[in-house]
Amino acid sequence: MSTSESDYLQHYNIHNYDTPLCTVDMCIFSVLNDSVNVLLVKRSEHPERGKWALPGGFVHPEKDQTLDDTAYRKLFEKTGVASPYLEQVGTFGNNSRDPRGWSLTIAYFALINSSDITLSANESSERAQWVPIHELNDYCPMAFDHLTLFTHCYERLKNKVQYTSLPINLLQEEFTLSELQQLFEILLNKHLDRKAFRRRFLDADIIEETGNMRASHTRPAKLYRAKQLGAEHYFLRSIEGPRS
Amino acid sequence: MSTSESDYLQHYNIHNYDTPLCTVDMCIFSVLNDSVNVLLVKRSEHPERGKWALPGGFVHPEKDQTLDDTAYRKLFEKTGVASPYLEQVGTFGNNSRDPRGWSLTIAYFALINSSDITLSANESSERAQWVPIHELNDYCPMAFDHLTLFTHCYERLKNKVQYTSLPINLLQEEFTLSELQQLFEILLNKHLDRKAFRRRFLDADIIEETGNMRASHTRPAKLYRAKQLGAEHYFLRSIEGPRS
DNA sequence: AAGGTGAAGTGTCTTTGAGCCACTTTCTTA
DNA sequence: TAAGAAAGTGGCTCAAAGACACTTCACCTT
Repeated sequence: MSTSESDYLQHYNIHNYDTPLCTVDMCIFSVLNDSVNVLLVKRSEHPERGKWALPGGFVHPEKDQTLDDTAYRKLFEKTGVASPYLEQVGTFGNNSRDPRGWSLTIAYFALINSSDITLSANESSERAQWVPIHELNDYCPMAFDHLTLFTHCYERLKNKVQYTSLPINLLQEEFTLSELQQLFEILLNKHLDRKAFRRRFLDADIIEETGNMRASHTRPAKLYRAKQLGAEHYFLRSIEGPRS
Repeated sequence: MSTSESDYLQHYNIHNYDTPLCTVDMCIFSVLNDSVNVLLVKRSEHPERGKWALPGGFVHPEKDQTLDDTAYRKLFEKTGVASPYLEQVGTFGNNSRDPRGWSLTIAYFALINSSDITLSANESSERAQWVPIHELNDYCPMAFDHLTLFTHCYERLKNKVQYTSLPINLLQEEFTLSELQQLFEILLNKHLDRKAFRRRFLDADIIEETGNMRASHTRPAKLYRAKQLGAEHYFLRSIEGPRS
């Protein structure tokens, strides 16, 4: 016996089926005094109360039209930042990561520059805190499998540093080439040659001079901006780093 | 008033919350007579009955321990293939892609070589069929947003061709360098130089001679195999293609 | 049996973009 | 006004890509 599609839909009830928990977790990176930081919150509710976690929460079918909406909502609730670089890293689902049952989380990473952040502990009352990634050990064990999520996001970031211009989004709109190079050196954890680094970015035609200069106690440096905000350029060759 | 975590869990019931539908969809690629094919099924059930779709289905909390289990299960049900190259591409969720409600799907792509496939129309009675990429138009409109899922998967595949050895997994265990080059040319849709291509793969030390030869009506070609099955090598430089 | 055909496989030059490193420039501060 | 130090440049080497002609090898034709 065959029914029509509208008939079928009328009798469909999602609550008749066993279905996973769906959450979104955010790995929000920023650079603060020469090191890469990630935003963590201390959980104020069960489960895993008291442990540090990546900010995140349930996909909310009424609030969010799309999955990216969920991610942007979470990001905004925690940082007040409206439009950063946001990228989906992967989805992690199994029956053991959450004591409430079969659970699935979509991990995103965001890059924001520290200048436009206002950490809001207001919205959800959880305490948010920037943690330099080399101090992450002090915040373990983390809630759920959030250390794994973090690791995947951080690996993705480090990989992309090798062959894209992505980290530009971690700096403020105006930046010097030396600042950009320092950032890459922090992310790659290796020293880069100044000439090669400048050539790479200038030849790629993805940044332009703003006309302004950054003053300092030595020679002032030209300021640049990305030609396209939020864009990422794929270089044909990876950064290799020192040969010796 | 504070409760313990076990108290909290005892009273937790997922069916009290509004939650998305969770599915996994597979973009299964293979090479058949010199073109890239993707496996489609004709839907035999509501919704979208009669339309072509990527094989997939609900995440099944009882059957599957992990999300990857779901993907492998679906792949095996459709193709009988046990361990191919499998990669998660992305998760797509919104309130409009499925008429049953807020729905979320995790898209995977798989690369399998056509030799060890036995298309099973048995398990789930849907008809499965290989469709050459360039004929995909004839199978549109596809069910749900599956054309979008396909496009993302295919783009990912084409991108990876530029800087990884991934497509090796689309060929049979033994292959000639010319066959591999042909495959790359199909995927990139450009002509590649023979010498440069051979150098790239031989210098990378990721394939080895099997000792056998592929006979033909001209000079026989050496057969190679991947040193590590299912591995993908990241080259430092991308394939550029013709200069002129 | 001998020469033609055509894909497999090689030799070697050019080009591109990376690393290296010394040199020059331009500002502040002593 | 000289010293110091970071910004910025010139010009080399090196690795790996593209170009392209040349050689090799088996089959096929006559």
